[in-house]
Amino acid sequence: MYAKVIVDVPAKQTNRPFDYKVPPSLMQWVEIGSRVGVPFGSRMIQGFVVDLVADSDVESVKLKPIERVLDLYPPLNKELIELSAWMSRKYLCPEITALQAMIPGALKAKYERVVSLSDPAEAKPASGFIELPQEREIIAYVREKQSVPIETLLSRFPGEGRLIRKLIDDGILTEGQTIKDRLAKKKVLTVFPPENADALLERIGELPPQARKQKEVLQYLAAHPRPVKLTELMVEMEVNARTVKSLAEKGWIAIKEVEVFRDPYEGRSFQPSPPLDLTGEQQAVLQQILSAVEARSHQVFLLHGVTGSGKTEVYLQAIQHCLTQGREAIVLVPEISLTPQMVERFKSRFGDRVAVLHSRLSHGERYDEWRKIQMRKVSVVIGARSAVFAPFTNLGLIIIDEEHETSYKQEDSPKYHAREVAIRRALQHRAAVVLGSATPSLETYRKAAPDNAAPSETPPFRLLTMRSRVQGRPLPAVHIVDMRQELKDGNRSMFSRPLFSAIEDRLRKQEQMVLLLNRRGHSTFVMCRTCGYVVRCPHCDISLTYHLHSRTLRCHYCGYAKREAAVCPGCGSEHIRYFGTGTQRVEEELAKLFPGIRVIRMDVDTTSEKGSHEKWLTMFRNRQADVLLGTQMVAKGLDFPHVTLVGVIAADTVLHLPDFRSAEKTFQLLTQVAGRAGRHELPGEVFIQTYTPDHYSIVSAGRHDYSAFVRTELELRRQREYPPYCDLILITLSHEQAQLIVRVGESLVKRLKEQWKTLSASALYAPQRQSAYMEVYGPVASPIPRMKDRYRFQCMVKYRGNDSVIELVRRTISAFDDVVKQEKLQISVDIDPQVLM
DNA sequence: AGCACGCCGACT
DNA sequence: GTCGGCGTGCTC
Repeated sequence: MYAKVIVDVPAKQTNRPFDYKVPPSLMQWVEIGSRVGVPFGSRMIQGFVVDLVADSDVESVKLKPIERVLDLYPPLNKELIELSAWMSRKYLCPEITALQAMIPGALKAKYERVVSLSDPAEAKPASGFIELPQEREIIAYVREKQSVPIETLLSRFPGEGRLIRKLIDDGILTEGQTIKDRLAKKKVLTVFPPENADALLERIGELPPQARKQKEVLQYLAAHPRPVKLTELMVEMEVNARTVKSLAEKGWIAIKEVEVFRDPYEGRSFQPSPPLDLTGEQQAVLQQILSAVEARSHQVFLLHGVTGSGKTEVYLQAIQHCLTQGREAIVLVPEISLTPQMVERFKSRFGDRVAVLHSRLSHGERYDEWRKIQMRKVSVVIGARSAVFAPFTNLGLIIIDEEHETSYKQEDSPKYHAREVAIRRALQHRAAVVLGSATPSLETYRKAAPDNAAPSETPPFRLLTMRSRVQGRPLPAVHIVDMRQELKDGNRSMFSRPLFSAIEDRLRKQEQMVLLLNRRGHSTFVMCRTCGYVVRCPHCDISLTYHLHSRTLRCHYCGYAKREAAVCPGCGSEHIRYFGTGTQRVEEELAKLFPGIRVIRMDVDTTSEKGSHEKWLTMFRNRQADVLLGTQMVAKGLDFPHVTLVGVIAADTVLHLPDFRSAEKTFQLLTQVAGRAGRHELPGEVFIQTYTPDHYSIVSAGRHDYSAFVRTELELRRQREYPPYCDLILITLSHEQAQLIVRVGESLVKRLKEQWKTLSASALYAPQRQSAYMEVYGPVASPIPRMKDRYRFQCMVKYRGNDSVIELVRRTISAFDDVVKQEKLQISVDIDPQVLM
C-alpha cells in the first residue's frame, strides 16, 4: 500500500502529491485525510494523505515510508480532500494552503530541531578521539532522554555549544527535526472507583477511626460508582485533595488524567427556548427550505427578508428539522455579528448540540470546539468564515447569514469565498444552502431573480422573500439631509440642523442613539462641498483618487490621470477639496456641542483589545451612555430596545470610494444601520447626512426600496460590464523597482490577451463563443501603491464564459516563473476580488 | 520553503 | 591551500 501525500511546503514546485510507502504497522491508521509525518529531503515534515493506492499502481519501489500518523482520528475526510483540490484549482493556491485552512491552528505543524544518539554503527569518532568529562555528561543526558530539543540541550549545558556541535560533526550525536503540535490538550484529574464499588464499603472498616473524611468519600463513591472529577469531588464532599489521594495510594481507587474539552461557555446556563410562532411569511419560507432538505436536493435559496423580519427564527427551525433527519447543519455569520446574543439564541435552542467557532477563542478552545464536531458530539456549528470547513460527514443544511458581507471572502491565501465553498460542499452532500440578507449582493440576487437579459433561463437559486417585520412593527422613518444646503445656509459644522435637534431631543427624553461614521472614507476622493460633484473616471465610472505628490487625480482601474482641479468642474465653486473625518473628531465635536453627553466610541482603536467590543456594547445596553459612535461595526446585527435615533454623519464617504461596488456598499450600509432603530416598542427615526441626496443608492435606502436600487444598479453594471455581468480576477505584482513591475506587467497583459485569442478561437469555445469574453486592464498602481518598500501594481481581468479562464491565467503567469524567481518578483492572484481598493 | 551541492573571494 | 559566500535544483 502506498500513500499520496501533500506536504507542508507551500511552493509551486512542491504543489503535487508525493508518494510514500505505508509500513505494515501503520496500515490500519493511514486513511485519506490523515495527517502524517514524512521524511522530505533531509528533514521531517507534516503532510496530508490525499489518496491511497495499491502497490502495483506505483512505479518506483524506492519510496520512503511514512514515519508516523499524527492523530488518532484523521482530521479530514475524503470530501474535504476533494474540496481542497477544487479550491486549489479555483483560487490558484497551493493545495497545502487550502488543507491548512480547513484544520484548526492548533494542528498546524511546529517543527523542532532535536538531537539524539547516533546509531553506534554509524558513529565514526575522529581519530584520536578522547572523551572529555563534559562530553560524557552530554552523551549520558541525551541517551537518557533519547531525543532532546537543541534549545533544551543548550540551556542544560550552557556554554557548551561548540562541544555539542563537535559531537554532531563527529557523528556521535545526530541532528534531526520533529513535528510538534501546538495544542495542549486540557486534562483534569479524575477519580475512578473500582469495578465493584461495593467493595469500597468493606474498606471502611480498615480505616482508623479518625479518618472520618476518607470514610465519607468511600461511601459517596460506593453510592455513585462512576468517574468523577477530583475538583468536583472535593467541593461535593468538602475534603481536600490529600484525603482522596491517600485513598488512591492505598490502591482502592484510581486517579488518572483525563482529556476534557474546554468549554468557553462553561458555567453559563442557557434558558431553553422553544420554537417561536411563525408569521405566515416565515412559515411559507420555512416550508420551502424543509422540503428541499427532505428531498435531499442540492438547492440554493436566497432568503431576502427586510431587517427585523425574523430570519434567525427561520434558520433555527430549519436546523431543528434538519437535525431530526439525522443530518448536520452549519451556520455562517460575519465575525462582527457573532455576538454573545447570537450565540445564546443557538445555545438555548440546541443546547450542547452546538459548537461555536469564532476568533476570540484561544487556540486550545478553538481546537476543542472543532474536536466536538469531529467526534460527532455536536450536529450544529455556528461560526465565522472558516466554519464552512466543519468536518461534518452528513450535512443537510448550510446557512449563510448576511450573505452580502465582504468578510466571507478571505483576503489572504487561500483567497476563498465562504459562500462559494458552502455551495460546493452542499453539492457534495446534496444539502440545501440558505443565503440570508436584507440587502443581497448583486451576484446572488441575479442568480435568484429572473433576468431581463436572459429571461428564458431558470435561475440557479430560488428566491424567498419576507417583506414585513415581525409583530407588524414599522420600518423607521428616514430623513435625508442635504449637506450642501446646510453649507449654503452657513452651517459649517459636521452636524446638520435636523440631526442636531434630534440629538438634543433624545438627550432630553433619555433615549439612546447610534451615530455612524465611515472612516474608511479617508481615502482621498475629491468633492465639491457646494454642489456635491465628485470627479470620476470617464472610462471606468469610479471616483478618481487624489495623489498628493504629483497633485493629480488618478483612476486605479485603468490608469487615467488628470490634473488637480482648482475650481469645481460642475459649478465653478472653489469649495472643492479632498475628504475625510475621523470618529475622534466627531467625538470631540459632540462633547463641545452637547456638554455632559456620554459617548461610547467604537472603532479599531477602541476595540483592538480582546473582549472590549462586547464590553462597550454591554455598557451601551445598560444605558451607561447616550451615544454609540462608530464605524461600520455599529451597523450590523445589533439590537438595542432604547435606540430611537440613528444618524449617519456622511453617507458619501463609502459612496465615493474608488470601487465599482461603492453604491451597493452604501445602500447596504444605510439599510443595515437604519434597521437598528425602532426594533422594539419605541418608534425609530434615521437621519442620513449627504452631499448627494439624489443618488439612487441613498434615495432607495431612504425608502427601504431594495428592488428600486437593484434595478438601477444592475443596469449600470450591465452597461459597464461589471459583475454580476462578468467575473473578475485581480493580479497584483510587487517588487522593489516600479519599472520592472511595469515592464513585466505589460508583458503579462499582452500575453494574457494573446492566450485568450487562441483559446477563444479554438473549437472548445464554439458553443459559447457568443457570450464568451475577456478583457485585461492595467498594469496600474495599486490602491496601496507601496508596501514594505515594494511597489505594487495590479492588472484586472474581466471575463465571462467559464472557469477555463482561471486556468489560462494560471498557465500564463507560470510562464513568468523565471522572472519571479530571479528578480524576487511577487505575483498574487485574487479570484472574484471583493474589495478593489 | 529548506537544505545540499557546487563554484569563486578573504583568511590560516 | 581552506572556510564560507549564496546561486541552482531537488525533495517521494
